[in-house]
Amino acid sequence: MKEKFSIFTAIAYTSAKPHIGNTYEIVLADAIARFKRLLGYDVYFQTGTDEHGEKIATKAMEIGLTCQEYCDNISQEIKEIWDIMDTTYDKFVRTTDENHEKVVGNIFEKLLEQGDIYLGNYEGWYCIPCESFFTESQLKDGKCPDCGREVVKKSEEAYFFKMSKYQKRLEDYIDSHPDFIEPESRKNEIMNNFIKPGLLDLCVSRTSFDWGVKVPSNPKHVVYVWLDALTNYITNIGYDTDKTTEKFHKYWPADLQIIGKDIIRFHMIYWPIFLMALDLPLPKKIFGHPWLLMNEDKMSKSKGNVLYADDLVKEFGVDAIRYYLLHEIPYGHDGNITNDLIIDRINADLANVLGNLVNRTIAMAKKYFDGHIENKKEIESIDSELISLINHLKENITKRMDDLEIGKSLDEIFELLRRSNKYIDETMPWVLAKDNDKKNRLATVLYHLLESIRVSAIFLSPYLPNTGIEIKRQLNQMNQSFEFQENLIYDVLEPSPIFQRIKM
RNA sequence: GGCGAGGUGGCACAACUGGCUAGCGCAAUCGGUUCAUACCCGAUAGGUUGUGAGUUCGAGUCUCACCCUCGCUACCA
Repeated sequence: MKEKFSIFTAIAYTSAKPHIGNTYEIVLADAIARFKRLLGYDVYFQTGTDEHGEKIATKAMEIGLTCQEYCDNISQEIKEIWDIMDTTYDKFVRTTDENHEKVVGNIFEKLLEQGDIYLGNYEGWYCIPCESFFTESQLKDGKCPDCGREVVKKSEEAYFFKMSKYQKRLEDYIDSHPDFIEPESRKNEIMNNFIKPGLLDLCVSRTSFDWGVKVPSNPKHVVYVWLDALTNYITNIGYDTDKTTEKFHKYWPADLQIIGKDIIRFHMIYWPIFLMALDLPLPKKIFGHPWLLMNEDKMSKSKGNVLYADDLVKEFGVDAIRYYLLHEIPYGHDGNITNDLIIDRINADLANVLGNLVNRTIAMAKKYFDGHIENKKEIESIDSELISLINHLKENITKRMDDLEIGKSLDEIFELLRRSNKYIDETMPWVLAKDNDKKNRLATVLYHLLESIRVSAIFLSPYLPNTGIEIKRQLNQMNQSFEFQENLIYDVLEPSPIFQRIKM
C-alpha cells in the first residue's frame, strides 16, 4: 500500500481578493504535494476559504450583497486564482458548506457538555458608536482606535474555552515534539509571549453579529470564527463528534499544515488545544511560512503596492511566477518581489540556464543525428561527474524538501543544469562533429545530456509543471525513471525555446 | 518596556563546536568559443565581515559596551 501524505493550507479569508503574497502559500503547498505524488505517495491536499465573521458581514453590507452572495463571489475568485496557478488541491473547502457548519455546531456542543466551554461574561472596553469591543492594548491613548472617541467598560454574555486547562499539556507536547512548529524562531515567540506566561481563556462566541455558525443550544450566539475556521481541517475529511469515516482515519493527523506566519498563534495554541479537547491527534508538522514583500514593503491596498497573481501570470506565465515564488522566498524570513527581480530570475535561470541548455542540446541532436540518439557508450572520465550528479538528484532534492527548503531544492536541479551546460563546453560537440571517427563519442555526449535533461525535467515538474511537460514533449521521451538510464532511444522533436529572455 | 532574530563585496545569501589567501549565485569588467534564445564557457575585479574595546598563537565565529534593522507582544482575521 502507498504511504499517505496529507497536506493542508490555511483557508483564505474572503475579505478581499488575495494578492501574490497570499497566493504564495497555495503554490508552496502545491509544489510539496506534487513532489510527494511524484515519489509515489498517496497524497491528500486540501485548501479553501474561511467565510464567516464580522468583517465579511460588514463588507457584504457595504456592497449591498447578502453575506452568502458576497462569499460565493470571493470564494469563486480565490478558487480561480488557485487554478490559474495550476495548483492540484484535492478538495477546496468552504466554511459555509452545510456539513462543515453542522459539525462545527456539534463540536461546540460537545465541548460545552464536557465543560471545556462555559458561559461567562466578556468584559472589555466598548465603543458605543462603533459597536465594537477593544482590549486594553488595542486602545489608542485610552480611546477607540477606530474613531478616537471615549470607550466604556462593558460586559456581555459570552462562551469561553478553558485554555488554561490544557496549558501544561500543550507546553509538554511542544517541548517533546521539536519538529511540531517550524521555523523554530516562531515557536519561541509564541512560547515566550503566550504559553509560558499563562494562557487566558478564549472567548469563543459572539452576539454582536450573526454571520457565522449558530450555537445550537443558544442561537443568539455565533461560534467564534477561529473555532469555526480551524476545524475545517477535520470536518472536511469526515470527522463528526459521534462518528468518523475511514477517510478521516486515513488522512488525519495531517503530515503538514502550511500557514502564514501571521496566524501561527492560532495554529500553535488554539488548534492543538481544540484537538486535545476532542481527543484527536495533533498534526505532525505546522510550517509558518514567511511573507512576500513588495519592494521590501508589506503589500497593502492603501499603499497601492499590491501585485496580483493573475496579472503577473498574464505578463510572465504561470511557471515563471511559480519559479519566482518557490525559489526566492527563503525558509525563515520574508522574501522580496518586484518586476525587475522577476525578470532577473527569468533571464538568468529560466532562459539562460534551463531554456538554453534544452534548446542547444536538442538542436545539436537534430543537427548531427537528425534527432536520433542512442547511447554509444564511448565513455571518458569527464562523464562520471555528470552522471553521478544525475543519480544523486533525487536524494539531494528529497533532503531539501523534507527540510522545507524549497528554494534550495530547486537549486539542486539548477546545479545539474549548470553542470550540463558546462559539460557541453568541456566536451565541445561541435568539434567532435567535424571528425567522423568521433561520431560515437558525439552520440554518447549528447545521450548524457539528454538524460540529464530528462531527469531534470522530471524533478522540475512539481515546481514548474508546464515546463516539465514541454521539455518531455521536445525530448519525445516518456521514461519516468529517476536515475540515469543506459539504453534509452531518443528521437527528439524540433527544438523551440521554453523561456524567452525578457528585455529589461 | 519585555522576549527573540540579525547586521558579511551593487543585490540576495554561505562559512560545523574559533584555525589554512572569508565562499556561492545574480549583476559588473575582460577574454575565449560558437552547438544554442546577442551573456555559452573561462578569468578578473570588488568586503579593514555595523562601531569600539577585550580574550587568544589565531575571531565573521567567544566576552563587554554602543549603534542600527527586523519579528512577536491574545480574542480583526
